[in-house]
Amino acid sequence: MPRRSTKRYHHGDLRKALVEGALRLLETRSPAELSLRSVARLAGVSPNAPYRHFESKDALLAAVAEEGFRRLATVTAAAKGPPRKRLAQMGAAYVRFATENPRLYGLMFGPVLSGWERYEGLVAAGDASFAVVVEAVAAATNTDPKRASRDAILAWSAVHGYAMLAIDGHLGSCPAKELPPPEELVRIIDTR
Amino acid sequence: MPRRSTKRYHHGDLRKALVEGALRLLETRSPAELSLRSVARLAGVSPNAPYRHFESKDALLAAVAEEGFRRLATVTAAAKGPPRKRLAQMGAAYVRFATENPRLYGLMFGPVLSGWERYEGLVAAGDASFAVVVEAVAAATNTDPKRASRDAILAWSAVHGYAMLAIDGHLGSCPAKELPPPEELVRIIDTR
DNA sequence: ACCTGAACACCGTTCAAGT
DNA sequence: ACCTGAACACCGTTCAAGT
Repeated sequence: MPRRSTKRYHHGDLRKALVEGALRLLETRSPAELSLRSVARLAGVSPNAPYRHFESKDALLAAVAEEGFRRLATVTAAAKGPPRKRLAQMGAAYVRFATENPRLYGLMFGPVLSGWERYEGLVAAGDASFAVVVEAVAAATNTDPKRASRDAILAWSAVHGYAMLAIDGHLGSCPAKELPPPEELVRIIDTR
Repeated sequence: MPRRSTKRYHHGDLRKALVEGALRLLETRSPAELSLRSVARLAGVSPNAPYRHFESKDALLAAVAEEGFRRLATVTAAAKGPPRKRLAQMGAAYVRFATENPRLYGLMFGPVLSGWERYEGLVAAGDASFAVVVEAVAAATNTDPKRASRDAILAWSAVHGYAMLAIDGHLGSCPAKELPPPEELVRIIDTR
């Protein structure tokens, strides 16, 4: 019969606890401050216990970023309305996700995780979140797939750039009233 | 009469040597790999010699990023032609700078340098580089200054986002032929 | 199978001391 | 005024050992 004490030698689901702990730390601490040891401490395990579940710190960060892409895809896919309006709403939802989770978003796209190509789960989650944008752009412009893909890159660039500038505080000096609303970002695919 | 030996106790212009050394290291090493100690080693001084010239590692990185913004402003300001074409050229030159100096660009905008607002030289250089864009947008659209400023943010977002996606390799899976040329980014301010 | 403890090479930073 | 040397607390990672 298993001991029910709160401090057991075996954690139970340490992998999940580490990812969730890292996500919690990212709510208040910058990626640079997020050390593998601090995540282990938060989970109540020794400094190298994570190595039973992740081959390196980067592998843990990849799992965290992957969860970030899943959340982002959920948020953007939830945009409703007729195609043109839905796209604008999606852009706004995207920017909102980024500004509400600035450090997570920075981890997902920033130079913190350099070798992200090596983590296939992360690549798949990133592709899936991009697919949501491509689909919405295609629906809003009803053009051929190739053109839709190019337009999606333009739209994604605009939204991503706006989000990054906002997160890094480069838009902070402007009074909010003079900022273009994120919905305007889709103007990039308006002319044809 | 000063000793002409190559290894003198006093460096001469260590500050400049550190900034240039860091820029050199950024040509091949990621910002995460760029340690203060490695910059000191490259300059041939002890690990803490930099502290006579910079109060912290962040202060050195700020000086490096500042030089990056000066170079970026030089590159974008060099765009020629009639206003509309000049703006498109400027966008392309901007993206070229970012992709040719990916790690420097990442340092300038990424989350590596968290407290950049505290370095006024850096803020001034960043503002100056943005002013180039605002001026070009205003000339291309000849509208009121407030509108031009908002449009400049849109254009900057698109170009910045495209550059970031390209640097991080998120555009790498697309065949180059299907990528939108950077000149198209200015379409974001085309409709009115 | 999963975790701990001690150790290694590194890092940013500080302080006393050298020239 | 500018730099060195030794030290501190931290980090990612490894290896042997514990349960």
